[in-house]
Amino acid sequence: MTANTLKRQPLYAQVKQLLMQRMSGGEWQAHDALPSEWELADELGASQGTVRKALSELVDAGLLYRQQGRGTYAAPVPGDWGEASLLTPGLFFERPDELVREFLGMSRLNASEDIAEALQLRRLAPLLRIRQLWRWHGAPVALDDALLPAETFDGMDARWLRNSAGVYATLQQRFGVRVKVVCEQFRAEMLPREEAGLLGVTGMVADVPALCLLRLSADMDGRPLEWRQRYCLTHQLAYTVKHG
Amino acid sequence: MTANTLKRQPLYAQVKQLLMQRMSGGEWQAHDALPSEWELADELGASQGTVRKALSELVDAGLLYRQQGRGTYAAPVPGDWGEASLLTPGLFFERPDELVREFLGMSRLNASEDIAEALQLRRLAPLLRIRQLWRWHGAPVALDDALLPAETFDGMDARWLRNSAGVYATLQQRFGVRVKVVCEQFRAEMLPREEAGLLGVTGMVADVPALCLLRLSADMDGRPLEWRQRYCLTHQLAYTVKHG
DNA sequence: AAGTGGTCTAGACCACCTA
DNA sequence: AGGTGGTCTAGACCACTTA
Repeated sequence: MTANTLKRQPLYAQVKQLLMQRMSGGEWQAHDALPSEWELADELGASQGTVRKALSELVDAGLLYRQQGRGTYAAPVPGDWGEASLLTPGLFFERPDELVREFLGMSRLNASEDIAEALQLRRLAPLLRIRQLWRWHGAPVALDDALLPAETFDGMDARWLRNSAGVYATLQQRFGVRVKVVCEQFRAEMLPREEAGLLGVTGMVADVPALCLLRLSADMDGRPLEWRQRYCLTHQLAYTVKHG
Repeated sequence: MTANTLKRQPLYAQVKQLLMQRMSGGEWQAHDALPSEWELADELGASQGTVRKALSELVDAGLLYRQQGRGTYAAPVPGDWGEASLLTPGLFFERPDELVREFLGMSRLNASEDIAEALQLRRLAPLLRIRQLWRWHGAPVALDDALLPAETFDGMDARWLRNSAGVYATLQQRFGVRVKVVCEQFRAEMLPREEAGLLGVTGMVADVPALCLLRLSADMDGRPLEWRQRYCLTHQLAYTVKHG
């Protein structure tokens, strides 16, 4: 508590910031133990209670988890589905089947007006578009476009994306950026032609309703980072979201 | 801290429970000020910090809100849409137009197997079905069925529902029960005939995709209380959920 | 037995609001 | 000036895990 208090910002918030920086720097990998609350308190010149408050907020944010009597650990990076999964309609407590991810490609485009505004970019700002397909027991069930500000993620390599657990995992590993979902929109739409092709809906069947998801994500400080658009086929599996 | 500690349950949790009971009893209406942290601490024989922790959890749960320098207040009951609203697709930061609620009726039925399991009831347990229609600028946009355990809400009166802000508001006012959403499922479906009629989708148009929402809600202790099924027309407005 | 997270206290000060 | 929420500390004890 001695010196560098910039004031205007409570001590626990400074501790939290500092820990987030050290985590971004890769100091602790998933499931690594952090120093104990007392060690951190010593090291940072704060009391155990203050360190504890900072850690608690990081636990709430999903960056850490605790085990009584054991320690505090770095949480694994969430996947591209976050708190959502595909489940049998009506059964909320089923264990979700793991979806298989397929990286389809990365391309560049310019932001539309809506997207530029949502991501707080200028009109026509360059974006990276990352396209992924999700399969369930081999059958395509969802198609993803993640749109990221190209300048923020300059140097993004398609090979990183091909061999990873998803977009969020890559952002964390390669850029030290942890992302959280800000808000989501849902609509029911007839599946557009291009998406129908990629999802393997072809032939005479023609008109299939699809769940259309729009998601806005931000970094831990609230700066918008990602606009995602996802088409889900929900005639077999329902898009399920668990709440706090 | 003197006497009635049942142990096995930390003091702040007991304080929280006690405050929840007093709120259910109607001791404070929406926007009423609670006693100050110090008064509560005195009254309950705990320290200010302990009371503060209990209050903080209730704030997180949405039952209270705080204003620095002023006090702690009872939060208004959330509406049937919770953190969700209908917005123009792609615009996340729009202010939502208020939806107009229309109570369509209350009936009784027996639980299907799925619903009985989700609500932790026996098979064929009696349920109340409360049907509501939501209009936007006069046009129907959503249709709701709320299914409640009939035995828990014995004495429910349709007149209460007609003149209220919704199902959750009625449960709070008449039964002292505060509800929170546990999880939600989304699907895209072709609008079934009966629902199409109630939503005013008629004539030759025929095949309209609808967003189908399934929601499981519980009381503050986690006991399941409500199964809700909602059909939304999303060709104009998207179902928008804001996160933590 | 030692180490860790989890709870609780008493007292102090600060920042903000109302009067 | 007085009241309220918001932060911080030092010290204590408990419950759980590991060795």
